[in-house]
Amino acid sequence: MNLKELSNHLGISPTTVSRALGGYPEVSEKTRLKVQVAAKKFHYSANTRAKSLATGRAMMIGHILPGATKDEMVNPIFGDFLSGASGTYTKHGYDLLLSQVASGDEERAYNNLKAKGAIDGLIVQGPSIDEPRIKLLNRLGIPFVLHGRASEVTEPYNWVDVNNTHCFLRATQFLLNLGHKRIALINGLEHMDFAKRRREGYLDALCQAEISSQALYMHCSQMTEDQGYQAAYSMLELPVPPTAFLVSSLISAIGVRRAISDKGLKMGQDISVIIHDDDISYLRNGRDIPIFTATRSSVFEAGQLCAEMLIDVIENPNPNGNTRHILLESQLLVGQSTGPAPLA
Amino acid sequence: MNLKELSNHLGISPTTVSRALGGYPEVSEKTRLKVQVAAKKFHYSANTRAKSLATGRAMMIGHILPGATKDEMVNPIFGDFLSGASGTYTKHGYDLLLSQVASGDEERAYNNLKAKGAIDGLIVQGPSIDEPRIKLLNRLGIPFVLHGRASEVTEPYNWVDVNNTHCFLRATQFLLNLGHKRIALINGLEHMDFAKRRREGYLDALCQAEISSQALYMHCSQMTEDQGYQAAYSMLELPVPPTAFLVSSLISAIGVRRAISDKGLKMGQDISVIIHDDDISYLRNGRDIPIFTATRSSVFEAGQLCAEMLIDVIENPNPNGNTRHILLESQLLVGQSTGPAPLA
DNA sequence: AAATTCTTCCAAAGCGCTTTGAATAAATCC
DNA sequence: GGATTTATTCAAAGCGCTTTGGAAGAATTT
Repeated sequence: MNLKELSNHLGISPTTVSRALGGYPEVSEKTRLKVQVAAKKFHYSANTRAKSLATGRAMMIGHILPGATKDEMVNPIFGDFLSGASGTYTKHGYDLLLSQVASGDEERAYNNLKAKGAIDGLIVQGPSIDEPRIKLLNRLGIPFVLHGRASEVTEPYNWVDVNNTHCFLRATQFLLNLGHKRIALINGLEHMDFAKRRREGYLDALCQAEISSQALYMHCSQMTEDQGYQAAYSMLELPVPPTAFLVSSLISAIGVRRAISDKGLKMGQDISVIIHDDDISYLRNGRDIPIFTATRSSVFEAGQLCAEMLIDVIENPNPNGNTRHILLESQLLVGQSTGPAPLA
Repeated sequence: MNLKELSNHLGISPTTVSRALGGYPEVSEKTRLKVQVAAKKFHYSANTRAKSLATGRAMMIGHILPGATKDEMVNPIFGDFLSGASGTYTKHGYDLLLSQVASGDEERAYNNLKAKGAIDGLIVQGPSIDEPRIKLLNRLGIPFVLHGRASEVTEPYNWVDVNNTHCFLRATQFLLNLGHKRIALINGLEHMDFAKRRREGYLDALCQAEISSQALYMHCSQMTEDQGYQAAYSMLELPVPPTAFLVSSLISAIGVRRAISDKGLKMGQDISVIIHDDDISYLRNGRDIPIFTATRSSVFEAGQLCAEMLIDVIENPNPNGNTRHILLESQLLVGQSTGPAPLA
C-alpha cells in the first residue's frame, strides 16, 4: 500500500493524506482522523526512501564498525553504547546505519557515505590522541559527535566524554589513602586518548603525594583478559612488586585477578585492585556489592547522550559554529577488591 | 555532485552516465572510461535513496537490537557477529540497518520496517525454542535468516547454527573419559533453543555412559559472570559436589573459576571445567594454550555465513520455496582447565 | 548501392513521497 | 450583499536515479 493507493481508496488527494499523516495544520481534524484510521488499517507507512528523497534528509545516523579483518577487535563497550544510542534514535525517528570501514580507508568511505546521501550524521568512537577523523569529517562537512576527546586536536568538534583524568586521580588517591605506595597502572593502548588522560590522573595523584612514578609499574596494551594477566603476573614477580593495581577495564581486571590468584595471593587483602567500569550489561561488576572497587560510568548512557547531541547538531545547526560538549563524572564505588596496604 | 550535473559536465546524457557506471554493455568502453574518470574526480556516487526508489531494492539488511530498556542485555556475541556480517554486506554492496525493537512490539516493528521499504531482509538472533518471530516474518513475507534454530517450530525457514547437541555430547564424553562421574551443567536460559540442545547433548552422553542425571547438577540462567559464580559456588557446597563443570559461556566460566578459587580448589586439578567458546575477539580464551578446555565455534564466521545466506536468499529467491541450512561443527580444544577426576 | 543489423546514445516515464502555488468553499467583515 | 479573509483541498513539480522504447549512425550483408 502506497500513498497513491491509500488516497485513491479514501477519495482524497495524496497531498492531503500526506499532510494529515505528517501532522500539518492545513487539514481538518475530521479528515485527519479518517486518514489515520485508514493508514492504520492498511498498515500504511510512508516509504523511507521516497520520503528521504523528497525531503533531502536521510533520517539515518552512521556508526562505524572498525576493521575488515578479524584482527581488529570489536570493543566490548560497542554493544551497550549502540544500544543506548539506538534507543534514542528510534525515539526521534532516526535509524542507525552500521558501516564497516577498514582503517586507512576512512577518507574514501566517509566521502562515499556523504556522496551517497546515506546519513545525516556520524558517531565517532575510540579516538586516538591526535584523532585524524576529526579533521577529515570537518573538512567533508559531515555533522558528527565524538565519543571521547582528542587531546592534541585543536580544531573544534562536538564530544561526550568521561572525565578520565579525574577518575584516575580519585582512584589513585583512594589507594594512597589506604596506605598503598607502590601502585601499578594497567592501561589501554598508549595512543588512545582515554589511556593518556587516565595516566595523567594517576601521575598527578602520585605527584601530589610526592611518590615518584616507575615505568616498571606502568603497562599499556589492548584491554584483554590475557594482557591483564600477563601484565599483572610479571609485575608481581618483580623484586619489589606493587601492592595495588589500577586497571583500565573490567576485562583486563579479570586477568589481573587470575594472576593474583595464581600467585597464591588474595585480592582485597594482599593486593588491592581498582578498576574503571563501563557498566556493560553482560559484564556486571558483581551484583549488590561490586567485586572490584571501581570508578563507574555507564557507556549505555554515553550512547544516549551522544545520540541526543548528534540529533541536536543535525536539527539545529549552530550558526556561530559553536560546538557542544558533555563531560561526565564517574562514581567511585567501593567493592571487595581493595583494602589497606599490607604492612610488610 | 549528482547525476545530472555530472552528465552536463561531460556533455553526455544521464542515461549513458548511469549505464557506464552501472557496468551495462550498451556503452562504448571509451565513453565508460571517460565517465569513470570524471566520477572519481568529482567524488560522484549515486544517491542511495534515489537509486533504491528507482530499483525498488533497499540494499539494506536489518539486524535487531533487543530491548528498549537497560534491563534486557545486549548479548556479548553481538559485536563479533555484527562485525562478520557487516564485512560481508559491504563486500556485496549492502548496508546494515540496526533497529531497536522492544520485545512485544515485534509485529508492529517488523511490519513497519517492511512497509517503509527500509530493508531487503532481516537477520534474527537468539531464537527461543518456539521462536514466534519465524511465523511472523514468514507471514509478512520478509526474507530472513535465523542464527540458531527453533526446535518446536515446524514451518520452514533458513538458518545457520552450531551443532550444539553434538558439542555438548562430545564435551561431556571428554569429561567422562577422564573419569568424571559427577558432571554439572551450567547453561543459558531454559527457553533458549541453544540451551535446550546443549542439555540434550549432555544428557545423551550421561545416558550412554549409564550415569543418571541429577537436577541438582543442572543450572539455567543468563550467562553472566555473577550467575556462573553463584551456580558453581552453591553446587560446590553440596554434600556431594560435582567434580566437573560444563559451562555454556566463557563469561559464566569466569565466574565458575572464581567460585572454585574462592572454595580453595584448583581448577584443572580438583575440579575440571569445559566451556563453549564463541571465540569473541575481546574475550579470547587464552593465547596459545586455551585457559579453558572448550568446544569452539567462531561467532564472527557465523555472522559471515548468515549474511551470505541472506544475500543469496534475497538475490536468488528459491521458487520451490526450499530453505537453506548450515550446521556448523565446533572444535574441541584441550586447555588447562580439565584433568582426571580426583580419586576420592 | 540499398537493405539489414549492430552499436551507441538519448528522451522521457516512473519509483513514492513532499511541498509550492493555486483553487474552491466557508466564514467574516464593512 | 459584495468584498475580504480564512479554512480546506488539490494539481503539479521535483527530489536523483533507473530503465524502457526509440533514434541515429556505423557496420555488415545481399
